Amino acid sequence: MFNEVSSNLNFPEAEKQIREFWEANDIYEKSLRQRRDGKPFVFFEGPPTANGLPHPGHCLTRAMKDLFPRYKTMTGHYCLRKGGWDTHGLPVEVEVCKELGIHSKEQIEEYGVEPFNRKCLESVFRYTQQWETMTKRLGFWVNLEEAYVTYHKSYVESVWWSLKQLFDAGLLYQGHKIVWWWAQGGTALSSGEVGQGYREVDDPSVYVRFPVVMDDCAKRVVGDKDAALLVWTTTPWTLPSNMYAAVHNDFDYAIVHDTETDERLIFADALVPAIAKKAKKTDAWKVEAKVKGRDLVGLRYVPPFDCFYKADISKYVPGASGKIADHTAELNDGGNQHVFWRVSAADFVTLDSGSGLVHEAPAFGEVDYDLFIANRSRYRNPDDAPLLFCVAPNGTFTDEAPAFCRGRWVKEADKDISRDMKERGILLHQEQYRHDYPFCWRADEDPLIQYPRESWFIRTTQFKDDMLGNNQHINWLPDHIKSGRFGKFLESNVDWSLSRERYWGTPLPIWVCDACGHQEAIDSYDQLCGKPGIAGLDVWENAKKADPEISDHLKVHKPYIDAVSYQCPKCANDTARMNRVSEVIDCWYDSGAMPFAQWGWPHKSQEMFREQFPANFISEALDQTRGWFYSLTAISVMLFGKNGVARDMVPNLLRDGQSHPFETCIVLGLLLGEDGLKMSKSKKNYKQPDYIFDNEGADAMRWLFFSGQAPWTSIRFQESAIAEGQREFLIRLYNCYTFFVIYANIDKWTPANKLPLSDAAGTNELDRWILSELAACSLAVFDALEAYDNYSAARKLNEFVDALSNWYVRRCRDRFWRSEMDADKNAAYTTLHHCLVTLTKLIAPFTPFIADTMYQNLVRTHDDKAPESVHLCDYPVTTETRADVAARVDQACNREIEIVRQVVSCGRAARSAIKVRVRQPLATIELFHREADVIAKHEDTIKNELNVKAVRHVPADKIDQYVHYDVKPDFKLIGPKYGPLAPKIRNALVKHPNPDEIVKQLERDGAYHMTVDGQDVELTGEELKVELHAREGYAAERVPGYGIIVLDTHITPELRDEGSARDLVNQIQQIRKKQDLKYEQQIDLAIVTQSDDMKRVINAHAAYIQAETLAKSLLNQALPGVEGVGAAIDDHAVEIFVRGA
RNA sequence: GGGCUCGUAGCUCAGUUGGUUAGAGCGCGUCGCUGAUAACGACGAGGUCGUAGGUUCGACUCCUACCGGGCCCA
Repeated sequence: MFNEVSSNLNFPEAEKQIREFWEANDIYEKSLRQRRDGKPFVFFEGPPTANGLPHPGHCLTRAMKDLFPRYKTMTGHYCLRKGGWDTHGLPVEVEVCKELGIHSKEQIEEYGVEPFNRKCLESVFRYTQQWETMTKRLGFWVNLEEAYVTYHKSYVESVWWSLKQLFDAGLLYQGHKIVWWWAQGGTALSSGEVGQGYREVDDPSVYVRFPVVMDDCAKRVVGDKDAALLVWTTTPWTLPSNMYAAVHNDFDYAIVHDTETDERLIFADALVPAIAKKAKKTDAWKVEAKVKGRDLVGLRYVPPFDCFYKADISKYVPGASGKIADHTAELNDGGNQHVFWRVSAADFVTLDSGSGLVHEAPAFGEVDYDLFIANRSRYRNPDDAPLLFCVAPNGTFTDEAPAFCRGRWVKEADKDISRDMKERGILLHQEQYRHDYPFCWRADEDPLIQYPRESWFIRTTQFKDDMLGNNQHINWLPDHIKSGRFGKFLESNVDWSLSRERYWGTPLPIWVCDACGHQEAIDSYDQLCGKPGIAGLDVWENAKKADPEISDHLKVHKPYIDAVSYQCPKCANDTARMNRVSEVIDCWYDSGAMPFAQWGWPHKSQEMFREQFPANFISEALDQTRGWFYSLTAISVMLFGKNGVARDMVPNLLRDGQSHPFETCIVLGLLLGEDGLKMSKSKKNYKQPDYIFDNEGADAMRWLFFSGQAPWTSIRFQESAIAEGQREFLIRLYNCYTFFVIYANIDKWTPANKLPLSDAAGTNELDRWILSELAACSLAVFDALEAYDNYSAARKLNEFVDALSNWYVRRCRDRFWRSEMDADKNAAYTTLHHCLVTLTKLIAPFTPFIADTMYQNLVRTHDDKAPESVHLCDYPVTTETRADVAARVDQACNREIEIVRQVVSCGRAARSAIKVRVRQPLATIELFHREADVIAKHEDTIKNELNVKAVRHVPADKIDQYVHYDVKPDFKLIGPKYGPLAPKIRNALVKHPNPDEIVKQLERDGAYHMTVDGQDVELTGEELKVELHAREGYAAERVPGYGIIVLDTHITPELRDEGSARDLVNQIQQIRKKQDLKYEQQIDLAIVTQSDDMKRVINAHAAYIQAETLAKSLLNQALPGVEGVGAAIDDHAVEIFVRGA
């Protein structure tokens, strides 16, 4: 006996039982153990951050990360799934700051780095519980007990090792970087963080006069009379730090004469009308002359503030003297030139807004800084051109700034700066300018500023070509990522800005001599401890003594590691100490180092790294393109690529043309909320994972992810869609399964009764067909999954379950319903059981819970030698068995049933057209079909499905009576052949008065001749598409491309009575169902009616009625004690009495 | 502002190297089937394939521009 199954499954409850079963019996561990000698299938887990709650998006990635490892395990691979956690970085610090109610770096230092980092450590795993629960409930099998953790000492030391390789190869360097700077917090923000904080604001936009220094050069360009550049900016606070004014070489610039004031202004010609309007000078301004932007380059001007202009150069250029205004430097190709306040050319100047002349304060803009670097490189000694700026890291003006600004927050000084310039008469115009400007995502009142910082860089640009080459071999899904988003990103590669001036992160392992500046990188704590004159280890030891609970992993973190110093090998005396630089590193570097750092390699685990590198498969969402996908690629290429600095440590590990560190990457679309917009907590536009787990269940959620659409399209996370997919697939499948269990139990059929499958498939057409379809489906699913195409695979499964439910089970009903147990019935059970068991294996990677629920009952109840769980089974198709399965596909059979299903479908349509219900038998259908032999073979099925007594074949020569033809050309064939003539051929064919003639000629000669546009055209049967159409007046339906069905609509009294009998049976069955009688329960039946017609029907069909309804007796008077049920059969009133016998 | 991507029925999505009648599911309406079914079947309504040009005998498909959504980068 199979365990009885409820007709409506409580999915969440069933999933809970399976989960407990897996855990109690170590099924996951067993699935790994039994494949230990299999070919490795390597999967890398992209580490999530555990200091936030998991949301549905994480369910999507985790579902996808589960599907393929499960599948690969079932196909014989050994797929280790080491979990991982990303634990470092600014988000963690921010979380802790929030908790402490502090904001800035100063406050963190006040609080103390030691307690702060210990709080970060605690915070990292705040939501671990929720993550583990979600992971388990979703059915994501992953080893969380041995997950890698980026703050662990061994992990940090692997990262250190890799950085030392890069440092020793000269690939780590220090430079200036203009960063988006959160002045209040004292930190730079990553571009991602900056992107989150853009919003539309109104900023002042000012047009300022920069008087031209009228030297000889200027006079040549603008004439003898005084002139001023009209320069534009939206950041007045950067004006005191002005160094250049930028023009575009190719733009036209106008010298405008103000006829009222006699002033002369220079700015873009195209903007004269617009600016004249703003300045109310439309009538006064006359364009006196025009010059090209390139002609203006080199002109000197007086900056709007004299704070630097009048300052002494010696402070900025050691050894130089005099005012900065007069400071000159020697050019590369000889000659001296003034260094500051010159017109310079830049491509980024536009005419969209402003004046075509842009104020340049290189300290406060990335492109402006590039311009500065370009200018600087013109001098023999670039240090002669220092960067001028008068803003401190905390965002306030320094003492170098104009007096009224000093000490004030820069943005706050905007108004006073404008006022000052207005008073001095150099401000032409000011207005509000609406644009997008970034604010700190954490403190959204704080605007960010761009600011120059010292930073450590990795020279990734040196590996750009290697990264692009490696990218060519990655199997990206969807493939446009390769040359699109990821490829484009690699092409525009800039050196990786590695360092972060923060606290909670992997410390940058570089020590610098405080005397001579000598630098060294360290690759492990032990190596550090072995350095001569080591000191400062006691800081950690004392902390540990004071609190033995403190995690040992912290000793490689700030502040303990900062305390460790040693003797400089160059200076070799006690006073010259090597101290660590203060920075930590970008946590993206941590995650990108996971292929080796997760094993602590190369300090340990040689074998594990070699076995588990590179990955066959990874998958994350699209936003990781420039995140994890890049950091993995960059680090792997720099270390292990063909020019990798640690290449010799992995000899023979990578094949030619093999991508690393991953081969296939499914890039998931973003998960959107119910309304198609980004999921947002405040909008409440999505359901929590737990809610779905509690209501629809994990399988339903997974099935939506896998079967709803290609994984890279943005998926809407709608509860209704989850429920719909569940109905359409899971419940339909479950219904087939309950049907089987119900009848197998009634018949006491068990797998022990199974026939050999070849016997089952030999006798019955339906069995042969469904087994062939099953093989075809298995094959298609296998091929799709091999190509990482879960979507096609899921659709195939859906199609098969539909065929199983709506054709096989339905057509086989009477086989199961028969009372005797014969070979045919056994074949039916054998076949259906085989289909269901195979399905549980096919769907196991997709919906692991219901698969095991069904498997346990279908298999394990009768066979304790069978694998303990469906997840320990072999997949129905593997590379080794693929050919065998393919041999089981009977294409001809599949096609035949397809034809029959089509004919039946059309027959129903014909019935529908004449509005005769299917329960009413009809005498005949007339049928013409090109595949008459197929129809003849399946005549009984067709008769049965359409409830007709006979099928009459219409001979081909009589078919004209029912149909006419439409003839059209096959454009795919005649298009290329006839070109412009093709549409004319079509018109001629369509307008032909008697298309039947075309068909006759075609049948006679095998081709049809016609003249189009004076050209002879011969069309073959292939080039013509002939379609049949039913003639008017027939209850007929066309079987597309194949034939025609005509129904005989005449209903004789005998047929009518038979129809009534069927209606009666239907009514009685409804009553049985309402009374909740067992399927095999026999009944006493009585039908009371005054109608002579009905009496006749009951008499004539009593045996049929009794047999169908399991009625032991059939009386014509009320059963005592039983409530009658009234019904109308063909307008005749009857009262039906049913009682269990 | 730049890169990538998407825009097809009321909704969610397919649409194969360009081939003339653009599909599915849900929802809606009508009819039907059912002692496994929370199902199912048939039919119907519903589309200027984002807009405008271009290439072509022929464009949902290729090209260009624009509009709109999304992501990433500024």
